[in-house]
Amino acid sequence: METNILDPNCPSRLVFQRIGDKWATLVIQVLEDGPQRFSDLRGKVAVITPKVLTHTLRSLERDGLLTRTVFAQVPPRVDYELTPLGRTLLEPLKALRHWAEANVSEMVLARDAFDEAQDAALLASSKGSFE
Amino acid sequence: METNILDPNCPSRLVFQRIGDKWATLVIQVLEDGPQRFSDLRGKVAVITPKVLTHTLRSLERDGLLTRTVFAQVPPRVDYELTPLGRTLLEPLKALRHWAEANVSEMVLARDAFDEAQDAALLASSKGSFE
DNA sequence: CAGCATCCTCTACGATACTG
DNA sequence: CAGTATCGTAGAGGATGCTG
Repeated sequence: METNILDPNCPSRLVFQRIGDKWATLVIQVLEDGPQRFSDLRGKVAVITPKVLTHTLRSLERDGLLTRTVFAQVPPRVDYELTPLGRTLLEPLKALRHWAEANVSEMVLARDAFDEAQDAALLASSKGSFE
Repeated sequence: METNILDPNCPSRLVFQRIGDKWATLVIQVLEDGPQRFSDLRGKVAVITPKVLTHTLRSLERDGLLTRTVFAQVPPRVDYELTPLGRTLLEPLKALRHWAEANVSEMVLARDAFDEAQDAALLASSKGSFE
């Protein structure tokens, strides 16, 4: 079976959609060290609101990347844990994070330079417009 | 310098934001084989509108991941090409794509199962509500 | 050819408040 | 503790048409 990421119908795009989620990748990486409670996650993934955390967790559960375990006790306790499938995502994610840590500074520099050039061009094109 | 992806101020998050872009990763991967013209990209990355393609390209250029070269001729010709920095992103991206190709089917299966269970639960909770 | 302008929709994300 | 409910916003993405 041919999987072509360029085909709009290719399910592989689902993965990039999930990775694209601002919070999903962070949650996954926090869960690397083992099961975590809702409040643990909420504390470690700064700064996420409970609504968004819930939504993120549900999506990841739906995709089979983590499990949700409810303990019948008071006060309630819910554990979230990566599934084997979820754990396999850790590797490529880590590669991405390492790239990020190594290269963001260069990216930010490029960004600043670009914006500056942009401003200069804008200023030049409007020179004399104030007087 | 400490880079912590969990810190909301950590610039590393910028990378995940860029990766998260629905189109950016696709464009980068298409550019692996060398410079491409606007219309080339438009044709290969199905199905992207010119507006969105332009926006994506600009963002990537701003971040120093690709260069934009205008040829002064008629009809106009503009080439987009990955920078060395952009090319280094290819590796982690490929890792992600391979993960996707290998595991999406399992993800989709999990998703279907989850949705089915959800439906069943919903149906059960509303049993008798119609009569 | 390589785009820009305009209008529109949809949803991710956030702030705040409340509950079993 | 682990959420849900409600309201609100910004921006991503799309459809269509026009231009140097």
